[in-house]
Amino acid sequence: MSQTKQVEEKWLTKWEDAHIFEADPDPSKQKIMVTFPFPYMNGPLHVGHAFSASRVDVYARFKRMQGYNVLWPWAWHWTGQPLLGASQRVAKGDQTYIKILHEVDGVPEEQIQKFVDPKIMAQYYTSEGKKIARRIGFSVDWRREFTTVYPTFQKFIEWQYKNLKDLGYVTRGTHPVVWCPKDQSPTGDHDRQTGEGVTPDEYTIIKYKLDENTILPAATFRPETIYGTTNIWINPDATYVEAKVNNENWIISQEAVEKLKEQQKTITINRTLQGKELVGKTFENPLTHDKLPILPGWFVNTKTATGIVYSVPAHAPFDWLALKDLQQKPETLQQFNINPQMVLQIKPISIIEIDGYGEYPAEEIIKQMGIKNQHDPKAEQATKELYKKEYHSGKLKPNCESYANKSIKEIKTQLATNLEKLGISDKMYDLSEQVTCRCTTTCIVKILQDQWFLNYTNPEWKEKAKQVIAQMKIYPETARTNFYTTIDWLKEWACARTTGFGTPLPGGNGWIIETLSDSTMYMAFYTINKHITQNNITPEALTPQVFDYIYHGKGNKTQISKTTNITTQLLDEMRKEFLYWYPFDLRNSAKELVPNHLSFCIFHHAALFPPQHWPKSIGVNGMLMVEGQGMHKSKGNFITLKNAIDKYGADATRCGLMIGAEGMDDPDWKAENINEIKNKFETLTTFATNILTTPQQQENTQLEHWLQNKIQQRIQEVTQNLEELKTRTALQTALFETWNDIKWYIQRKGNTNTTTLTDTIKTWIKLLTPFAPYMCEELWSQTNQTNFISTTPWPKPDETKIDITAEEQENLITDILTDTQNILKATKITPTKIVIYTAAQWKWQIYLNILEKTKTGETKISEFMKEYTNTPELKPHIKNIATLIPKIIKTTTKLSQTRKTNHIKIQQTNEKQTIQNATEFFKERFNAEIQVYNEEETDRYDPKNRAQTAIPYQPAIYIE
RNA sequence: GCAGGGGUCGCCGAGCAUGGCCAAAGGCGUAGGCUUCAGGAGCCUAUCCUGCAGAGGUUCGUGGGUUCAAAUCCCACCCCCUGCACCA
Repeated sequence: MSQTKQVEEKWLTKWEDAHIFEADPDPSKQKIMVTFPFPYMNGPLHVGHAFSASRVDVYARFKRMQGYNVLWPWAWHWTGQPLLGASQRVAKGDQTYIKILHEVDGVPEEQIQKFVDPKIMAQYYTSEGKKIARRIGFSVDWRREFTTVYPTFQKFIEWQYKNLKDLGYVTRGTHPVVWCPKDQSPTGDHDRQTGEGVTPDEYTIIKYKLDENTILPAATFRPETIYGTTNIWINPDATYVEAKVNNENWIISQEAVEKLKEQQKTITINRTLQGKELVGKTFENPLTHDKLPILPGWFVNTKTATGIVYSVPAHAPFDWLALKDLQQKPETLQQFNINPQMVLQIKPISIIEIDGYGEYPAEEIIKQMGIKNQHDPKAEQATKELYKKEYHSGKLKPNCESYANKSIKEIKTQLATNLEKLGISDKMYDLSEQVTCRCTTTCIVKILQDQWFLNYTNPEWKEKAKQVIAQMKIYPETARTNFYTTIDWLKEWACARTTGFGTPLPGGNGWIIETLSDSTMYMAFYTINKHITQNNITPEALTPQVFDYIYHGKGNKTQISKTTNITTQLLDEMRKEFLYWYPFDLRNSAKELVPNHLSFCIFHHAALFPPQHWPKSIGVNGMLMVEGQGMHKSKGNFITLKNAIDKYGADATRCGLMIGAEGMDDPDWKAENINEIKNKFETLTTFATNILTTPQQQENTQLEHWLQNKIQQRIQEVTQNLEELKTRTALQTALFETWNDIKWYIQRKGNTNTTTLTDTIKTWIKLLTPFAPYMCEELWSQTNQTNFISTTPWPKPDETKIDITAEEQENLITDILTDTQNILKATKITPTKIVIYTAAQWKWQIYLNILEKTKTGETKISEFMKEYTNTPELKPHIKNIATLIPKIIKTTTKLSQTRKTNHIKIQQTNEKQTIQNATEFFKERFNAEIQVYNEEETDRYDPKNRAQTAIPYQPAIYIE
């Protein structure tokens, strides 16, 4: 076993034996409850889960060290269809799938066979998942664990839905879905062979009249164009049927029959006919009562909608092209006994006005784009473009009667409704592209009846949900708008299905609450599930009254106790536990859950809980990429969390993920980088161990002050970033920046170990504990501490250790270092002797004076000169001062505001002393003799007379 | 189409809200040196261009603009990513 693994196992056992992550209410401590959306158990935990969950764990561990009573519960999602589907694939002997289970998920052969039972499959992944969640070091209170098929949990969901129903938020209605006629079930994206992302399009059907009794239902997306109708197109070579459709006589394409049957239409076919039978006849526009001709259109696709198309040549490029085409082919028309003269006389009817176009926009766009005929692929593009323009900026013309002068955008829906009221239109759904089910059947649209919905359209509910968001913290803040737009955009959500695991909808006649709808409030269940399991409370005992009492404080506990056999004491304890933990303080997940799960969570809390129990904050993060690509089992880049931990260890896996990204950016998992972190941790362990186990000396020089000062800054930075869930910045600072500070100190100090260094290392590993808990425990144990670092107080910045003088003195050293290197680079000389000259006493007076004045904006050189000429002690230097002033002004403008302030605060320091203290360091660095003089020393070595160029914080340098 | 997020010096990625501390943090990679039996790892140094004195020049998707001053502000354009519903 690797050493990393040994260390992990050791500390995991110790933590669990000491129960340090089990949290019970403690009124003396402030609480923090953090949560992570429970993972779906149709597969193993992967590094994507680990990314989101690690952020939660880092925050939990950080807050725990800060002294909060932290609860971090976990559960497993079993509800829904995919688990069943997966199990069925095994049952069918799907070898591709079985191979994936074996090779990617790492499921043993004999185990896979048992997966024909979906429960066994889910149970397997759940127990494996738990092992891994423990190994990665998540500081979870496992006493609250459950799966969504626990009967006790289902009682909670029943209570939730009973309440939602009482509030009127659960409604029934119809809903169009993509449907597989063979499977007799909705075909979601995951079940499709082709047509991913295709959704039902709603067409308006205009009921043109062939005669008194017969209707030609023509489908359109643009019902307003009914006013511009000039003719109907029928494909002469296609097969149509005459059928009784809901008591009306319709002529539709043969293909339309099956579709309409699934859309609340009863259809009896009377006869079949060829399209050409209709061509040449006339029909009536039901709105304008115009009598118009039916013309042959071979472009009409009978697979789309009703197979009947009406023509609006003024605004539809295809119609224009087809009409012009026919007008030039009298012989074709004669074949259908149509008078060519009549067709020539058809005038497009212009009904829409748009800027930049005249009478016939269709004609104009055709000419602009140089489209030759209806078979030109650009015609499609022209259509789209014109539709878009007319929709967004088009206005209806006076010939559109009461809709005249109205913009299409604002009138469209109303116009469609009005037509329907007049009985001259209907609705139909169809798919814009071919959708094929996994079973190879072509899908259609079905209108599901008696669907159960969560009515997110309800304006009061929306308003309340917005209030929940308004009082929440969102990390990162930029995600807040996403939530608001989601709330506005959500409409009725079909919340039940007929198959899969889950909780039956109360009074739902066999409908089961679907997976996204049963996982909105369960964080409240965590607070009491501990008591339910510990006291073996049966599902039967968990009546709505029990939950009412616990969550709403409603009802009489003595009464409830009598009917349920739950003691009043236990009822109170559960109520107390809920009140202590709730609301949750943080819920963190990937951004893809914003438009659904996270927003649902907000809606449901808004509905069922009072403001004091509304969520405190939500964190959102990016989607994990693997080597630059989305992670997919089929792509072969799927990384299970188990594999990652086995290979890199828990700490490196956690930190590799955390260093990847924060905010909404997508982190990229690169094996090379994770390995690098693993190596870094090995080095860090040796590095820190060496220091921690070496005897120290008490020293108190400028360098110690500098290091102490620096570490205070780092504590401050890491703390602040963690507060805002900026895990990447926090880890970067804690790991690399702090390490660099320590390395610099050691470089400057040489081989002496000091108490300051040791103390700094201790602080350092505390800062790293939320990220790499195992490594830090191990290092902590080497400091002869008997407690866990995981429960050690988080460091706080110590004001008394902030030392700007030490910082500026060290800045002086680094400035000299870079300047010298710069000179060496430019001159390409190998130094034998480096001489450093610090500025004269009188220069300080001027330097500080100028700094003070430039701060307020005064930079007139003449003013300065005047002032200094009148200062007796400066007068002797006045010649030099003239050249010095512009130089100082120039250097100070380059200084940061903080450093300027610091320089003023510090006033003068003994630069010569500071540099002399670093002589050894410079000597070693440049392998040259180092001399330091003050400009005012007369016996200085200064062959080139450089010393006079020295100014405070910028000593002169001479190199031989 | 609708909505949201982005394009920074080889790569990843800070910075952009509050314009000047920015040739632009940090990590990776690369090069040189040290250490090591060797491999790996580690440590140190360098890493836009130019420069015989601590300097100058050209960069932050493209093109304009505002300003003494723009990676940062404004306008236009190009490109990339994610979600869009019955599904976790």
